[in-house]
Amino acid sequence: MNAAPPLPVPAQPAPRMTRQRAAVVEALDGLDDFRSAQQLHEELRTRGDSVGLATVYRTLQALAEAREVDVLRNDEGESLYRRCTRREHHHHLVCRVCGRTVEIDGPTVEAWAAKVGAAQGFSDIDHTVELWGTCADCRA
Amino acid sequence: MNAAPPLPVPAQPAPRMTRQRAAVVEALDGLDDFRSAQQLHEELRTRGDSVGLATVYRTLQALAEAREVDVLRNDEGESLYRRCTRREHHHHLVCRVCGRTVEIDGPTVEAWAAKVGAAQGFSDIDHTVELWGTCADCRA
DNA sequence: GTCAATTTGACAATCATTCTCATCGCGGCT
DNA sequence: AGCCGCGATGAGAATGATTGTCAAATTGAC
Ligand SMILES: [Zn+2]
Ligand SMILES: [Zn+2]
Ligand SMILES: [Zn+2]
Ligand SMILES: [Zn+2]
Repeated sequence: MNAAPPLPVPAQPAPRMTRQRAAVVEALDGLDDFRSAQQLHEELRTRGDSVGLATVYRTLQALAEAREVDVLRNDEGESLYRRCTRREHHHHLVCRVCGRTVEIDGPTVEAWAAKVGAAQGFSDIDHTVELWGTCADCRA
Repeated sequence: MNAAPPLPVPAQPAPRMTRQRAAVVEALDGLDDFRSAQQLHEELRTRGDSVGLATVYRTLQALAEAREVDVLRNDEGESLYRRCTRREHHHHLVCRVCGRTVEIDGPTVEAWAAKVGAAQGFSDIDHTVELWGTCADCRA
């Protein structure tokens, strides 16, 4: 049996390493909760690693597509990004007050979602699951 | 034991009944899947019950706050509205192709969400759960 | 180094949603 | 039925996040 053909699924050409991309990734690594593109842009400017706003948006999109960062939408519809610890599929529990984020593993929901979807005759089931709450430190 | 005090939680003054509000509700009743404010506005114009776009937005917001309609965000961030059958808390399974929607009851997730949140020391746990898939009629 | 292909960034353009404010009409009262 | 106060309406302007444009700057392979 020969080796598998070269690269059946190269998908994207692998992005170039630029100062800007490195700065965005570094900033994300330094933060611990979800941030918007605008906030990241500001953060970078403060650090002195200034990057154009459009570039911040493009970089975050690329990182998201490459599954390097997670994305979620706040209640105002803005996209928030975060570099998570685990790269596998997971969910989040976010403090609606301070933004503190906990990565959640949900074998229970995973199974539930697949089961319910199948029961209705749907295929390629995908799901959106996010948890919001007030963390211990933010109690009144 | 006396009757409970008059109205401890009147909240909102109850909106006035206007031709516009009635038209929006009627249109929603006639539809079966989630629609955006813009789509509703167009639908109304087609029906001849033309209503100003701003009014459509305001009415949908009010209906949503009154829990008369359900809201969810599509992947582009637009708000979609739907008049659901059950008024109690529930979730949805939406066909990503044709929009066909099924109301889902999820005692399993409800419990899971509360449990996970508490385990992390969070309180007032709230959750976002939506399922997406391809319905039987939309298979290739 | 050289050079083609990418990437960047200042700025314009989109586009859903919200705001403004003069006008309209619902509904409680007589 | 007529009166009236105030919420509701709508045309258009304003907002604000995100995307598009395109010339100039960089990257990475040879
Ligand atoms: Zn907190
Ligand atoms: Zn999951
Ligand atoms: Zn379908
Ligand atoms: Zn639920």
